[in-house]
Order: sequence, then structure tokens, then C-alpha cells
Amino acid sequence: MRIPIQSVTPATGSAEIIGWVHEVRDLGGLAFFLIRDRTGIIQVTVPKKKAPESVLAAIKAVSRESVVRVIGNIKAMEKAPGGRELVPDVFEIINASESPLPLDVVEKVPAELDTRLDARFLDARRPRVAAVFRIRSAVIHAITAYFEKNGFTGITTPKIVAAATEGGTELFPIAYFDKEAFLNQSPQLYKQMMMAAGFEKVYEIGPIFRAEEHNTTKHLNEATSIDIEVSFADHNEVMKILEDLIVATYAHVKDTCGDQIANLELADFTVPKAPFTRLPYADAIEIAKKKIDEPIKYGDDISSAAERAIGAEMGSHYFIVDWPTEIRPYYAMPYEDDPSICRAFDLMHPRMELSSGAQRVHQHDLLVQQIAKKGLNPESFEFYLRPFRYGMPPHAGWGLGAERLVMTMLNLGNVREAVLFPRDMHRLVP
RNA sequence: GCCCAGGUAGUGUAGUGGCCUAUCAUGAUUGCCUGUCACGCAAUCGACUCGGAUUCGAAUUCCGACCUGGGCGCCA
Repeated sequence: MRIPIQSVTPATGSAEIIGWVHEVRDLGGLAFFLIRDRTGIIQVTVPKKKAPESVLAAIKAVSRESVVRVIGNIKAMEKAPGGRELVPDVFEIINASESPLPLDVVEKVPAELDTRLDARFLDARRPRVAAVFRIRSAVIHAITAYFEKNGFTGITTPKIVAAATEGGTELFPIAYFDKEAFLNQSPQLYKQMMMAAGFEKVYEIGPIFRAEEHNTTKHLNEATSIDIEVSFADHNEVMKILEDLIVATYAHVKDTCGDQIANLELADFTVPKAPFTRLPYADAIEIAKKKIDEPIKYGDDISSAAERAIGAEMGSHYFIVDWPTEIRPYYAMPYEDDPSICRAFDLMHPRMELSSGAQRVHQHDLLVQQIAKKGLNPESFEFYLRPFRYGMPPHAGWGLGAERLVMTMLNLGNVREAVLFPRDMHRLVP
């Protein structure tokens, strides 16, 4: 019976392990093999004078990163990693690896991200990379658990859609039988329709597609969006949900992913403290004005430089609230007493934007007005507008970028590190 | 879409007109080595993205193509 490497201790006695040959150190009369599975690494020590003939033949033939099965006695050995080593009676090559390898799994020589992504299956054998995706899994688990515990209904909405309804971003056109169709940029409109359906609290974790030709360390053309929509809630209530969720997610990762955090050398991994500061947009602009040279005025979008400057000033997660209505989408609800600003917000990490959301316009006629004000044609929004005529409850929601959440949580330099197979302007394979 | 920087052994790099039969590390192959943990030692193998131009001479300069990294705008 195979035992996970992590579970092998000096008390194990005889053990069978299966894994990949991580490193080989042949000293002549004595050879060391580090064998790795997803749980850890163990040293296999072969004293050549005492080893069976079959073991000697196998260790002579084996190459790095081959899959091997090793059976033998476990000895306590202080000099060995993990305080134990396996002396093999059986050393079987299950499947040999070609050499040379497309990249160095041990990373004596670091590979560039592009090279790593080309050989992602090998790259992901590196414990450090595996740790990122183990944590990403825990993040998604924590978020799903939070939603289910708090009465949300998980939904899935179409990724193939007929029209560019949200405006703003570019969409990928696709051939759909004899019709033109697009990959959806956001589940926004469908979430809102489910408010009209009376679901009250919905969430979706799924792919979104943006055809923007950007070339940065924080953009992807296919990303994972964590989305919610809540009826009878305003922007403040969904911001509260968002900060609770962020805290709960960090806490879950801290509780359950200690090994991975250690592996990533995140000694100062800390759970952020709620409540996050609510920074009015107007104040954010003032901070940016003071700290950077480029001209900035009220009503501008917040540039990357401004985003970094404000982030440095704030130091931890914060919300930017009370945005000018003019620079937010038509579905953001203006304040009654000052319609020039609206009930929209962004959740910011000091490095970048993580989420944006708003209380939505739920009144049909106001929505038509706002669509027209943005220079869009309300007639092409009929499928979206229709539910607003049949008892649409007031509601609010947000979308949170899963990759950016993981990237900022683990202090990754590039958002591509947070996706197994990233899609960007240049990369469609693998 | 705009702007900048790049493409040299499997991997990561040095090399700014002749000293390049191209540096170093890692790797692979072979040999030696009984406590390695980036094991050590020795030998060997392995590369200038492609096409054109300039020049006596191009990895190096110029033009074009292809590929890549990053910044901006915009966004998650």
C-alpha cells in the first residue's frame, strides 16, 4: 500500500512510496534520491554494497522527474530531511522522464514565466507553484462556504450572449450557428434578472472574458469572477458582506494552509481587519493630487499611478466610495440628494483594484434615462429592461476578481501566477 | 490601440564591429567518490529567431518579419 510521503515517519517501519525523482546525489558507494509526491519529499538512501541487484540497475537507469515506486525500511536519521530516510528493497521505474527537462523543477536556474507556462505541467511540480493552487482552491472553498452559510443561492449564467449590453469593455465575437454571438464580460445583467426572479441572494463563481488588448501583470483576457447580488440591500450592506468575506477567506487560508504559506515564504501573512476604511472618491483624488505629479482632477478615472499612491497612503484594504455618477456604469444608483455621485464602490488592495460594485438602479424609467445619458440605445437593452417592469426589488451587488484576490493575498508579482493556464493577448496554448 | 525594452546551448546568462573556434552557471553523457542536502572532482556534449542590407569582416550596425517581456489607457 502506498503511503503519502508526508505520513512517513521513523515509526512507519516498512513503507511503499510513489513519486517523482526530485534530485539525485550519487556519492559513489552511497547514493541519495529525493522523491517527491504532492504531500512532501523524502530521502531514499542506497548503500550500494548492500543493495539488491534490481535496485542498483534501477538507480543507474533512472532520470530526474521519472515516476518511481520505492519500497523499503524507514530509518530515523537526523542528517536526512524530515529526520527519516528510506532504504529500498524495491526501486521500480513506473514511467521514465525524458531529459533534458524543459525547465529545472529544482530551480537551481530560475526559468522565466513564459518558459514555465509553456511547460506548466512541469512547473506545477514545483512545491512553490503547487502551493499557490492549493491555496487558490482553499480560497474558493472558503468563499463558497461563506455564501452557502449565509443563504446565497449559487447560480450559473450563460457565457455565450447575444449582445454587448454592459458597454465599456470589448467583447470576443464568436460564431454561433448562423448568428453573431459574444463571450460574456460579466454576469451582471443575469444576476440582476435573478433578483427579479425573487432569489434575493445569489452568487456565481465563473469565467469572464474581456477582449481588451492590455499587456500588464494584472490583466487577463479570461478571468474568474466572484459575483453576488442581494435584494433589499444597499451598497453599504454589500460592502459589509465583501469585507466579511475577505476576512473569512484570509482566516481560512491561515488556518488550513500553513504548509503552503511557509512554502511561499509568507512569514508576515496576516488576516486583514474589518471594517475597511471607506474613502470617498473626492478624498482619494485629493491624496493622489498631493502625491503624484501628473495632473488629476475630480471626475477623472483613477490612474494606475494614482491607485498606487493612494494604496501606499492607505496601507491595507480600503473602499473607494461615492463615485461621480458620470464615470460609473448606467446601472449604478445615484444618491437622491446629490445625483452627481452614486452608490458605487471599489474594493482596493494597496496594489490594485480587487472588486467593484454598487447599489443598482431598480426603477425602470430611471434606468432608461441613465442608459440614454451614457449614449447607449435603450431599445437594444429590452431583454435586460423587461424584468424591471414586473416588480424588481431594490438590490446591490459586486464582482470580485479571483485571480487578483489570490495574487494580492500571496504577493505574487504577476496575475498569471494565479491561473494554471492564463489567457492573454499572446497566449492561447496550452 | 499607443509607447518602451528584448530574442545567444534544455534552462538562466556574458558578450556594443576583428581578441568569438562565443562567457559563466545549471543540465545531459562518462569516469572517480559511503552521509550528501545547490554534494565534490575530471572530461565530453550542447546556442547567436528568420530574411535582406552595410562592411574586407556582423551575435554586435541598419531595414523588414516573427516571437516575447513591461508600461499606459481601460478594467476584476
